[in-house]
Amino acid sequence: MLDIKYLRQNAESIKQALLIKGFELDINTFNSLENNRKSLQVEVESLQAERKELSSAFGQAKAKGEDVDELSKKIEINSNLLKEKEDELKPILVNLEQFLLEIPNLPDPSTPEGSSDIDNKIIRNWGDINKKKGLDHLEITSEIDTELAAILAGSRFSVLSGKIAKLHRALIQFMLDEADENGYEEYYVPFITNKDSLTGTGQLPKFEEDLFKLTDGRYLISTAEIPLTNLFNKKTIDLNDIPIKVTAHTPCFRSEAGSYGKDTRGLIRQHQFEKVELVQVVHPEQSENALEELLLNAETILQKLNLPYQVVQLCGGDLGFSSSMTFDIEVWLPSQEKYREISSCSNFTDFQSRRANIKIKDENSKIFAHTINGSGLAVGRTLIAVIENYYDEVDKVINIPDALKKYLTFDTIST
RNA sequence: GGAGAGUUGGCUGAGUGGUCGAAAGCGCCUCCCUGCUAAGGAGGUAUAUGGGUAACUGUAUCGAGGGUUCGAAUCCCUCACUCUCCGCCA
Repeated sequence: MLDIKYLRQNAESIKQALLIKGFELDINTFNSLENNRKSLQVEVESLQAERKELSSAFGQAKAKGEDVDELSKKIEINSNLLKEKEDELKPILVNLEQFLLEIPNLPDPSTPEGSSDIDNKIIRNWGDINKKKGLDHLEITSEIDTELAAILAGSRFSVLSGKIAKLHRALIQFMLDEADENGYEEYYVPFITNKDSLTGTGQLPKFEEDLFKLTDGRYLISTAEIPLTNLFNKKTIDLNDIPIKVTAHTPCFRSEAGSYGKDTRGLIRQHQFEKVELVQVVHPEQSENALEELLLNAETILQKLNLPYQVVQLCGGDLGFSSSMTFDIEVWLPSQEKYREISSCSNFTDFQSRRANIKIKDENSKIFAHTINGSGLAVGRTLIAVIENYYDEVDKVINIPDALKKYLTFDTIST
C-alpha cells in the first residue's frame, strides 16, 4: 500500500511512475473520494464532539434533577444528523481503502521500460551452457508421471517415485542447509492462510483468482512468502533484531488461471510444487543491499549445483504488483534451449509492511520496515534442471551433482 | 464435538453505565538531590488519524464486528483467539 499522504501530494508523479508498470492511476476518482472524505469526516467529527458535550450536559442536568426536555431535543437533532453523515462517510472510507489496496507498489527508478519479459535486462550470467539441444525431463525418466497424477487429481500435477523422488527430497534438504548457512532461521508454517495475511503480502484483493480457495473462506498458500512475512504482521520489531532472516520449505499451490496452454508439459508449471523461500525484514536503508545479498544466496545454490544461469532485472511490465524491484534467476534448460525462471528475488520496500503493519522501533520513532524475499529455490524446476543438465546421453544415466551426494546413497540414476 | 473462564496501555493489573484514554505499580525519559554506585524527590511517558503554515486542536481506539442507551471498557448479540475440564484423535 502506498502512503496516502504521499499520494495526496504527489498524485501526478505517482501516476507517471506507475505507467511503467502498465497501471493507470485514476486521479479523478481518488480526488473525488478524498474530497468527500475530508468534508464528511470534518462534519462527523464535529458532530461527535457536540454529542459528547450534550451527553455530559444531559448527565449533569439529570443528576441535579433539572429539566432536560430542551436538551433532549438538541440531542435528537444531533443524533439524526450524525447518523446521516456517518452513513454517507462509511462507504466512502471503504471505497478509499479498496482503491488504495489495488494500487501497485512504485517501481524502483532503475526499472527498465518494457511490457513483457522480452524487455527484461540481463544483468549477468554464470556457467557454461551446452549448446546442443537435450532431451526433456519426461523423456529422460519415467519416475516423473504426469499421466498418473492426472488420474489422481487432474492436469498440472505430478507423481514422483523412486530415486527421482529421493533426489527431489535431497534438493529440499540441500537448499534448507544453504539457507541455514547464510543465517536464515528455519520455520515450519501453515500451508493454509487467511484473508488478512494475503492482503498483507498483496495477493488480495486483486489476485484471488490465482489462489485455491477453501470452503471455509481461507486459501492454500501460493508461496511461503505469505506465512513467513506475516510472522511479523502487526509486530513492532526492535532495531537490535534487524535484519530478520527467515526461511521455510513449503508446498505452493497455484490455480494457474489464465495460463491455459502454457507450459503444459512436465513439471514446469504445476498446481502444486515445493519451494524453499527466503525472507528478510530490514531497515529501509538496508533494503537495497539486502536484496543483493538474498539474490546472491539464491545464486550460490545454482553455483554449487553447477547449473548455468542468468540473472535478469524485470522490466516495468513484468514487475509484480507488490514489488519495487525484482531480479529473476533463470536456469538453463537444454530441452528448451532457454533460460527459465527458477527464482524471483524482490524488494517490496514498505509496500507489504504498510499493509501488514510491520514496524521497526527506531531510537525514538516507529518506521515501516522493508521486506525482501526470493526463492531459494523453486524445487520442481531445480529438479528439472538437474535431470536435464546432468543427463549423460551415452550412458543413459542422470549423474548426481557433487553437492547433493551427501544426501543420497547413489551417484547416478539409470534411466 | 460438549461445559466453563478469560482477552484492558511496553509489562503487571484496577475499573460493572457519565467527571475514563483509562487508577496503581513496574519499566522508560527529563530534571533535582547525593562527590561514584545505590537510595530519595519532581515532572513526563499509548497508537492511529483529521483540521491548521504553526502554536494548537478534534476524533477514534479497553480482542474484532454489530446492538441497546442521551451517554458503553462497563449491558446484550455474533465472531476470533487463549486457558481449564470432558469426549475424540495422529
